Amino acid sequence: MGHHSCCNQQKVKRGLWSPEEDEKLIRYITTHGYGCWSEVPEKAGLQRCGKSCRLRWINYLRPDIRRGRFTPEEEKLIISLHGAVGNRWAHIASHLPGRTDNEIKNYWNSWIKKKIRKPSSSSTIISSTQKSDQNPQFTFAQNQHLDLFNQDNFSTKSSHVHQDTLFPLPSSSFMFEISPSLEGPSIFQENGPLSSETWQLHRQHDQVVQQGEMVQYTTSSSLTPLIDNLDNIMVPIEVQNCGINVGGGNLTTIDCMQRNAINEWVVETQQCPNYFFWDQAEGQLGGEEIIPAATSNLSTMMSAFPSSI
DNA sequence: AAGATGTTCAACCGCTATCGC
DNA sequence: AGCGATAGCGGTTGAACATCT
Repeated sequence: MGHHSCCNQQKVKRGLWSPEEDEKLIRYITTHGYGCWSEVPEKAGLQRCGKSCRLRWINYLRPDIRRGRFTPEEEKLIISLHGAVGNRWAHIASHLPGRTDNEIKNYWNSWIKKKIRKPSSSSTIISSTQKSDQNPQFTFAQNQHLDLFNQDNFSTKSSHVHQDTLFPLPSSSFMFEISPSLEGPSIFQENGPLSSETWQLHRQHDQVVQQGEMVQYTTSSSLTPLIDNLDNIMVPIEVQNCGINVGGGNLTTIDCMQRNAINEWVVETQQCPNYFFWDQAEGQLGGEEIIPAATSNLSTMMSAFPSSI
């Protein structure tokens, strides 16, 4: 006893993999594939449990694995996605070809620790234009956000909204990655991918945001994206730092991203809608008027959401 | 020089979701 | 429907390595 249930063979090796073990696993998988991981160790001649083999293959040995430091683009994408979905590492990894959830998780955790230990000199939002790119992570997040991340505001497992889904702090920023590798703004990725050939994000006055361009939206005070299980997303955004003032600089208007009839993403300025959320059934960003018809989860969000903008 | 402390990251653990019967 | 097996996920651990004192 004391061993994991999958490791109940007589001799099960644990710990780091030796090059010989790696070779055995690679040779077996490349010639036979893996139908059932529990059968792999015996057939490959390894004194490991199937679970360990699976992990070793997925996180280290598979041929399409990508190694080395994260690029600034990857870092930005991780930050953006983490802002959208929280600690859902596998989901985040699915947007970074060749990267594993484990690697991203490790990166994120060590990054958080590092930043927490170094108190920032500023407690306010730093605009993307004020900060150099030599420290890519700082183009988005400040210590405030790290606190937020640490509090795990976006629940990683629940399928419903918690009260603590809300950001408790007065301001936050939020970034949309407009990446060629994505089929649309990443936050909306889960809600029905767009045709990768046709999507475009338009700013007001039909100014097209190029693929690969990073657009940072900073939410106004108390306004933060709220996400439950990715079926519903509330995105009150005020556009700042993107070079174009679409929001009018006050809180009587708010910008939201919407998909138009021809599957383009459009930033629209609207008058004082209190809430937006992604209505999966309708396939569009909804306003406050349809929230009452939504789930009780959304009601939870709404009740906790600032009542005035 | 060497022990203490910090960092990284591969691997493990426990849990849930899914599958197949 | 129920149940055991398996896959997959995210939190955590701890060995190896790096840096500090």
